Amino acid sequence: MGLSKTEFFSNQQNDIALFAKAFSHPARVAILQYLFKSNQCICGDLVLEIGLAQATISQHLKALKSMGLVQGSVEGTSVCYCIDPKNWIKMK
Amino acid sequence: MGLSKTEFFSNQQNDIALFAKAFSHPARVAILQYLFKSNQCICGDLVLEIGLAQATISQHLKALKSMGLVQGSVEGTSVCYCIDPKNWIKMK
DNA sequence: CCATTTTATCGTAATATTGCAATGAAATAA
DNA sequence: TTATTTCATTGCAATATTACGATAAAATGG
Repeated sequence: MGLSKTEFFSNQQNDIALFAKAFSHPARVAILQYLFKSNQCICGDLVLEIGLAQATISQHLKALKSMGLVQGSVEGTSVCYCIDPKNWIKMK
Repeated sequence: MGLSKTEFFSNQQNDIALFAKAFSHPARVAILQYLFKSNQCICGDLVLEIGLAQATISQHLKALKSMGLVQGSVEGTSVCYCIDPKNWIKMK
């Protein structure tokens, strides 16, 4: 079905699974590593660094943002992304 | 496409992503937690514990086995599963 | 205003994942 | 041998993910 039966599991188990999903694609791993290394960057940097299409990077950023792992702020015509610290504490 | 472009990423990034994929479904989290808690168990125990169909549990066990996270040994008509220690060391 | 730059979103195609019923395989019990 | 138990595998159906071209949106520069 492609649909996880989340009701069979505890909140903790579902949370762990969601967190792991953030890291389950190498592009998202690369984005997070780059953000940790450079502290912050704009979307276009990631497109150059990683080599996937701009739409694809934007999609991965959206996923990371919706999980609360990164945050973005508009700076003129570009968007400055950085690690969102609050959910990283929850993760250990 | 549904296909990760692994050639764009380092081996480390791809390895992290593969590892995270093991934990990216609550059923696999539950299986691993149960195995850590009980040290070992047979497949039927997991079916009762988790509540998904036997075919589904067997499928998740196969995935965990192919990643080297669990191992199974035939004991009569049942199969005894336990954590495979060797790949857990690599994970930190 | 118009062009440019930068990012987000939409639409679509290809592939992967999840789940289960049905069935197969292998050992044991009768 | 035949029936039973236990698990794996097969064959689907439904949904999710990944990727990208095209285009929209929003700010800036001229």
